[in-house]
Amino acid sequence: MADTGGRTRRRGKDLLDAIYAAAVEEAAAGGPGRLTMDAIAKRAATARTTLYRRWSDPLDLLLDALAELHPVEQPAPGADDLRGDLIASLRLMVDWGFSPAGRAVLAILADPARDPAVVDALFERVFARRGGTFTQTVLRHYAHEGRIDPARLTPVVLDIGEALVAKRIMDTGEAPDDDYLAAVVDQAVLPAVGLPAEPPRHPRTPRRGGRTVTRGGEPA
Amino acid sequence: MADTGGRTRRRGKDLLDAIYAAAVEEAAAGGPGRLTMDAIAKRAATARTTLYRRWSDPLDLLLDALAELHPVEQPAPGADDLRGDLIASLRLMVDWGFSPAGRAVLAILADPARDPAVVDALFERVFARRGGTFTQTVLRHYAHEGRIDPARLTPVVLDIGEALVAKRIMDTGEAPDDDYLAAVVDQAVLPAVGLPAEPPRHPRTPRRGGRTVTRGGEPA
DNA sequence: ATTTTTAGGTACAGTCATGTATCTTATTGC
DNA sequence: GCAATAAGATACATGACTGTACCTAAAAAT
Repeated sequence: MADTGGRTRRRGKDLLDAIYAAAVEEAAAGGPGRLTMDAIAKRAATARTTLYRRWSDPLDLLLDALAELHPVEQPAPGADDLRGDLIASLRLMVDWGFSPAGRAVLAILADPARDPAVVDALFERVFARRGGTFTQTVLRHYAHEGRIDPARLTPVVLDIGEALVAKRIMDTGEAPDDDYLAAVVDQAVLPAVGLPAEPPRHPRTPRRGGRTVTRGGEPA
Repeated sequence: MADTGGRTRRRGKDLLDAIYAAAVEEAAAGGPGRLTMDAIAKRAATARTTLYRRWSDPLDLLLDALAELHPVEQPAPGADDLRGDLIASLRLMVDWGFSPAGRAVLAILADPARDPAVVDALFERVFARRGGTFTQTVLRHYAHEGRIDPARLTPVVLDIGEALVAKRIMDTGEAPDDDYLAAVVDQAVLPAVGLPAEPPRHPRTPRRGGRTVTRGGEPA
């Protein structure tokens, strides 16, 4: 009953957008393992036939869908607040990770049956030509301004913030709060780039929330 | 045709072991989303009926299977080599993560459709009463000996090594080599506990191998 | 206005997994 | 040896998804 402008049959971009949205939502909900043409068609309120005219299987469709999605917001490093900018960039990452697109991408990457070709396609088509990861953009900015030793910005160091946040999400299944992001920046990222962690506002460590598990670990 | 000692029908522990192994292998191969009673029964070469006598669904079975598995090997911190012990503990983690049990557990944790109750059960039954995570065991040991400031060992810091290794595995889908583990220890873990990173043997950063993606990121 | 394109819808045969029921028989406990 | 237990095997109705065929009618192109 939505206003379709008198039209009763979607076509072209309208239809594609509906299909893409349906595919991403399905993938985010059940992962690639449970993604079916049938479910996508139902969610998009179209006929399965329409899908088969363009794609041969659900994953193929999903990759097109992800490639069409709006890109992730980029961190915009501010004037003179390395710590604050790092926290903000991690917040962007968390927000993205909990969007349907983010969930779908994570599900593909974590799929034990993942096809390397699919992962490659994901990188080439979805992540093509972006500036860098979240904290990476910020760290490079401040290195360029001479406030960080560029030699410190190794691949490992550029990944520290993202890795800890990702693990936290895996462990708890929930979005970390700002206190946790601040702890990551203060206790892991800043020491790694050779800056003294700023004096902690509260001497307490971040609340533990759930449990802490390792990718191959157990409660701390 | 295996030597069954003249017996033709498995029963009790023999049968259970075969079923558990089959369940874990299936879960490791396809993730919880593709885990079915049918596939487990086929792989264990038993009748589906036999499974239904004990379990009501595949996940229930899988949790029992994981609980029965041999525990992960524990890091054994040596005399006086913090750096080496940290690297060794991360190596243990990698080995575990690529075992069928490790893959199955990761697949459960990463499943977008994961049931919190299942995750809780996993922690209670599989990870119950273990000393701690991999680098955690080592770090606590050296803190106890007074070589690390215990106040530094926050939950975030105890997770750094595991988080980076986990992310690396997610990104590349392969087991990191020792150079990478050493880089993690030198560039992230040791700085976070307030120790100067040891002089790097080679001034080069670890080889990049594949790409580096963030949990919500793109190539670096 | 007429033709072309393509979305919407129905139908169908095939495959796979689910639960349940039923029967036979190997193994175990007494 | 005999009875109880439980594994192995087969069958069946049900439901989900697949891939294809086929038809219709709406929207766009001419």
